[in-house]
Parts: sequence; C-alpha cells; structure tokens
Amino acid sequence: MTLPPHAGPGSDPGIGGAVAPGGSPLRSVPEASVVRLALYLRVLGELAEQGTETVSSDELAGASGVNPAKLRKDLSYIGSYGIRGVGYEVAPLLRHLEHSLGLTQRQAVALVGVGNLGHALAGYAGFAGNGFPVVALFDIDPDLVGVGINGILIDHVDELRRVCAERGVTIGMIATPGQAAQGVCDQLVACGVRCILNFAPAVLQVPDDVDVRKVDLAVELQVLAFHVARRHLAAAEGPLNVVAQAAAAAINGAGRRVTGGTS
Amino acid sequence: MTLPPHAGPGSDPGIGGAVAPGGSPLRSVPEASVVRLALYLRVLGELAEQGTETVSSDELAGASGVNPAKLRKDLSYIGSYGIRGVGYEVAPLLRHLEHSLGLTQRQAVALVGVGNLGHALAGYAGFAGNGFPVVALFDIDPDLVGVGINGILIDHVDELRRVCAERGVTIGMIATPGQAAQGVCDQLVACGVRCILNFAPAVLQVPDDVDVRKVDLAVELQVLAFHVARRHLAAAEGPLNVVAQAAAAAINGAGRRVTGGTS
DNA sequence: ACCTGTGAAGATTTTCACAGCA
DNA sequence: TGCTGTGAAAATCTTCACAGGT
Repeated sequence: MTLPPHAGPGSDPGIGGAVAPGGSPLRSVPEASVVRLALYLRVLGELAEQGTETVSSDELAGASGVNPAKLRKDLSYIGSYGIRGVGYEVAPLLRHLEHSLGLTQRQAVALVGVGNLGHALAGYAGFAGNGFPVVALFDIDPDLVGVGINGILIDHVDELRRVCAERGVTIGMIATPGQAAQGVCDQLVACGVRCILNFAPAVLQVPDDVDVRKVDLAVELQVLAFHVARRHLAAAEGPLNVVAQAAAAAINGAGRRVTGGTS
Repeated sequence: MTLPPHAGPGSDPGIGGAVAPGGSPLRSVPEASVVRLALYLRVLGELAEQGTETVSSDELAGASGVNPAKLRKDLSYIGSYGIRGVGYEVAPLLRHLEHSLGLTQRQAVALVGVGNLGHALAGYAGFAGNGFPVVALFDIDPDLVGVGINGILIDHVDELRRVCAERGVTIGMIATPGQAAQGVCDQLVACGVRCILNFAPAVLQVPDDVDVRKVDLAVELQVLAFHVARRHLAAAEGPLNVVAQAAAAAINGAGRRVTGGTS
C-alpha cells in the first residue's frame, strides 16, 4: 500500500456535491488548497490586527505569496462570498476559514518522543494559542517519565492507549528516532487517532483512513542543497544563463518575488 | 529567471527553470521529485546498513511509500541506470543520489533565532551527520549572545553579515518570531545566502534567485484539523462510510503492536 | 522470466480571461 | 469602474503499459 504524503481517504471520486446535514456543500478541496487556506487564515489574522476591514484578492494574494486567481479559486472551494467590486470583508472571511478548517472544534494533541526536538514542540506556544493544546506527552525514557513541561506530565509510552482515550486525543505528533516511529504510529492508530504529524525520519505505513503529514528536516535541507548545486551548474554551464540571471537579479532588486510554502 | 511570466510561489515550480535558452537541457527536475529523491536516499541508506546489495523499483518504492512507476521516473530525471531484469545496486545508486542532490559538497548552515524551536534545531543531530553542519548561530537577545551550543557560540544578529561571510554560509535557517523573519531574511540575502529554510510563521518576500522552503507547524496542524472535521462530516452523512471505517479500524486494531523506543 | 526506462494517457493543479454583479 | 467567481485552457504531475535490455 502506498502512502503519498497526503493519501487522503478521499481517493473517493465523489465529484457530486454531496451535502452535509447542516446544508454546507461538502466538496472535495484539493490538498494543496487546504494548505493555502491555512496560510490565508494567518495573513487575515494579521490584517485584522492592523484594523484592516476589507481586502481584495490581489492584496491578500500578494501578502500570501500566491497568484490572485488561485486564491479566488481556493476560496471558491469553501464557498466563500466576497463582494464584487470591493473584495472580502476580513472578519467574516476569517471566521469562515476557521470554520472550514475545522478550527471551531478544539483538537487535543498528543506528542510522542520528548527528546531534543520533541521538547521544543512541547513548549511551542503557537500550538495552544491556535486551538491545538498538547494534552499528553510520552517517552520511553524512565528518566523523563514524570517530568512536567508546561504543566503536562510525561507518561511512559506504555500508557499511550489509556491516556489518549482519557484525554480525547485526535491528533498525534511523533518526534521519536526513526526506528521507533512506526511502532508508535501503530499504537496511535490503534487508539483511534486518525491524523498524525510525523517529525521522525521514517516513512510511516498506515491504513487508508489515516492521514499522515510529514515534516522532514533532513529532506528539507537536502532539497535546498540540490538548489545550491543546480545554481552552480547553471552558472558554470551557460554564459547566456549567467547574463540572463544577472539581468533578472538586477530587475528584481527593486521588485520582489513572493515565496510560499512547502512540505 | 526565464520565460514563465510568473514565478510561482508554493512549491516553487520552475526548479530546473534554468533551461538554457539555446543551449543544453540541464534537465529540469520537478520539485516534487527532488523531495522524493531525498527520501529514496534515506531509505537506501537503511538498506545499505542492512547489507542489502540490490533493490527493485517495487521494493524501493514500497519502502518509500511511493508508486513504483513514479520512482523510476524520478530516478530517470537524474539519469540513473538500473539493471534491467535485476533492479538497482544499492551502493552506486546511493552515491549517485548524493551527488545529484549536491551532498558531495558540505553546506554550511546558519541559524537565526535561538529561542525554543531554534535551540532544538541547533542541537539537532540529524544535521551535522548529514553534511549540514550548523556553523553559526544568531539571536537578538543579549542574554543569549555568547552562549554556546554544541560548540558554537551565539552571535548577535548585527554580526550576521561578517560571520556568514567568514564561515562560508550557504544555507540559512530562520527560527525567529514571525515579525522578525522578513528582516532577517533580507539580511541573509544581502550576505549572499540563496537558500533559506523558514520556520517562522511568516511569508517571506525574496528575489527570484533565492529559494525558500517553509516549515509551518501551525499550518500542518490546521491541515490535519481540516481532515478531522471532514471525516466527521463524511461519517455523519454516509452510513455506508461509517460501516467501512469501523471495519477498517477493527482490522487495524488487531494489527501489529510494536514497542517503540524514544529519545 | 524479470525489471528498467519512457512515451503517452490520465488526473490534477494552476492560470487565463471574461461574464456578471456591486 | 473594479473586483469576484468560474469555465476553459495551459501547465504540471502521476500512472499506465509496454518496448527493450539482461
């Protein structure tokens, strides 16, 4: 069985606009769009803080590093309604995005592996503040069990099943060494966790109905290294390229490009 | 850069963009493929450790969670030569991948922002071990300046330009708060850094010739939250789905149980 | 007999471009 | 006039399926 980074259970055709009880259309949203929606949400939050009340798709797209048409299409997936000739009202759009991303419901997060990286994740303020409280910590090291971080005590991995059930964990984060990751993943899945964020350098095999997203630091650096190398090759190879690049660089000295996401 | 009217954000498309105008290909490798190449490299490393000498595309693809045809196509971008009827020799393929990803040359990394997350990144063993030594640390907090982590002293951000030049930094990592990220990014670019890995919750604006990759923890969690919510909606809507999901869960509950280790 | 490398088909995502409304 | 929402075209990525080695 294969697990593309985001093998959603929704290989499901379901083109038809199935309608949920509430009446909102449950249309399939491309994974890439979901990622961008989360991005727009943050940018909108910043705009709201500044007191901005409306934005055009051009403005919001610019601030998000995205093509305006793409932004409008992304919003269309969640049935957003802007005002023609004006743009979008920041506050309502923000609420709409939160709702569409399922942020109205609090998601309890469990973190397995409180080593170097795990410790930082456990203490990361960005989580709790955004509706993702870390409610459980696990490690296999007896010296760590019982230690508290941000008011949460570390439990032994053997307690995973019980603790996750008790605390209603819906999202699992894995920050163990690579060899341990699959085992931990299996346990989380057995506990009913269906969404996993994996920081361990390992490819996780999971059932079809489980979503895994991966953050792989080594891979990120290697991808950048590839670009460094390619840049050297390109420069060494074509004088024409060098000229073109220099020209482009000069032109861009003033105007800037926007670069968005990854993962 | 080249022709495309718009340098797309997101997973920066025109990677091989440097297709020589009148010259040789310098074949462009799709960004998605580059990411997977890095993944194959890791899996191959594991195979090599186990003493495996050859793998078929099926096996390697399975272990990487990827479709075999896709794997072969990915490898074809870097002109890999397997042996028909047999597969790939692990060691040569591993070397080939390392070379193609530019890992033969050591990349010096600078990390800006030694807070909660930054501290963990500075101590992350996976970097140095993979040819990405962190050679410089920066922060704006006077209390941190002078502190050493893993033998590297933290410098003040004001020293960024000098230190990066002295130590030949080629890759920058940003782990500052969101508001500080753009400023830091500008400084890195001014120092000649052309590849940046951004952990800060901010969209960075950079010139065309700079590659940015982003790791955004809040976005990752929100994407997972979206899937949790969608799953609930789907379950509430389609009774057939519920049955199928329950069955899948049951089957997997009986699945292997592995006692995991943790750091 | 088996497995790679790849053209071509298929699927998905991005972008264009314009109708339609405020 | 200005900007959204969206059908359709373009670009990109994935998968199939098979020719061609070993």
